[in-house]
Amino acid sequence: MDSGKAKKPESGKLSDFDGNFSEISGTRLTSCRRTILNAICNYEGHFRAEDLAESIRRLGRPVSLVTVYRNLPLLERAGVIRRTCVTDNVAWYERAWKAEHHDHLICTKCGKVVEFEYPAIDVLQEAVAGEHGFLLTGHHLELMGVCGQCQNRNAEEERIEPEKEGRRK
Amino acid sequence: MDSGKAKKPESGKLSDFDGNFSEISGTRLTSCRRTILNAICNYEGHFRAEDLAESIRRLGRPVSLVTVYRNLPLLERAGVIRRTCVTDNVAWYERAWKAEHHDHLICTKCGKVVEFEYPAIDVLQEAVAGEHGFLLTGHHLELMGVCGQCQNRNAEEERIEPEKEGRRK
DNA sequence: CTCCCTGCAAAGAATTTGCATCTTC
DNA sequence: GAAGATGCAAATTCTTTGCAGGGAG
Repeated sequence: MDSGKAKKPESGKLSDFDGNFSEISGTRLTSCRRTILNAICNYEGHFRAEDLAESIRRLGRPVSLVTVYRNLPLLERAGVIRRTCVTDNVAWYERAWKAEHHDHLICTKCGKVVEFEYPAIDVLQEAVAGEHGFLLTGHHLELMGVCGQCQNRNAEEERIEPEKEGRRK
Repeated sequence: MDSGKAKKPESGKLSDFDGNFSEISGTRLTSCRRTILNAICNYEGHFRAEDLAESIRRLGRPVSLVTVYRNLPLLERAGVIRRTCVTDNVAWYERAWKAEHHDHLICTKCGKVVEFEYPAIDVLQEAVAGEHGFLLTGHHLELMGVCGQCQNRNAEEERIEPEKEGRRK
């Protein structure tokens, strides 16, 4: 009733989620859904509807892309997957129960990406969600900045060519 | 609405950004672009290409939606707007130089979006960036969860009768 | 005068919906 | 047996592209 199932498995085992599935009001546990669920459990990383359909195709029991599309929202509501936010125009998802969750620190100059974990931030996020009456189920955090190397390189350039640049593309 | 005279780059004044615009390699400052820029300066909150076109229409100097679409990426590269990430399939933008920066709390059930500010999180982000030698220039944070209403509604529905709920889009 | 910009129409890509048929409970 | 689920095709929605005329530098 309230949040979720007491069981919060960290593995990708299908059996852990059959239950959830049937808890979605009025839905039936069809073979298509088992297949989809199975594919999700085996999928590492983010995926789009089509990626999932493709991986299902490889499993040998093809499910229509339309059916995948129809089930993704259901699975999201069931807490099986979560929609992740990639600045793009496609719906990306990922398993909702991945054990580790790291965030990204991205250098806007050279594109370097550093992964990090910072429990304290997670705690505050819970706090914010709570303040607004939300039950937090996930988050997406990206920090943009300039890495050490690029800061140095930049400083050198400015010494050579002072004041000439306001900002560039 | 506000004719405040604070000449800070944090305000929505067009003049602050003309320069930037012309710095995009090879672009010209046409009247269409001025109009678009102007509309962006007056736009509070996030907008999609069409919202902007609509607001421009209201300004009286309509610009084709196609042109808006063609200019948004340019403006993003110029640092005038930034693409915000709302878990949806449309491209949302917001002015990049808004003084206040709020983050989003998104209900995965009904799609409701709540904006919030939480300075403490910002501080921690600075800390994380610092630990990795980064100079923080921006961030993007979205919290996904279930809002109070949906938590209640969900509980009720599961108890009584499953019915379709309003989802946006 | 040369490119770049714009608008229109049309193309694309991602996702949703109508409908007849097949399944699960 | 009935409420759901599925697949196909068609419809939508958002965004991009081709092309010819118009404008900025």
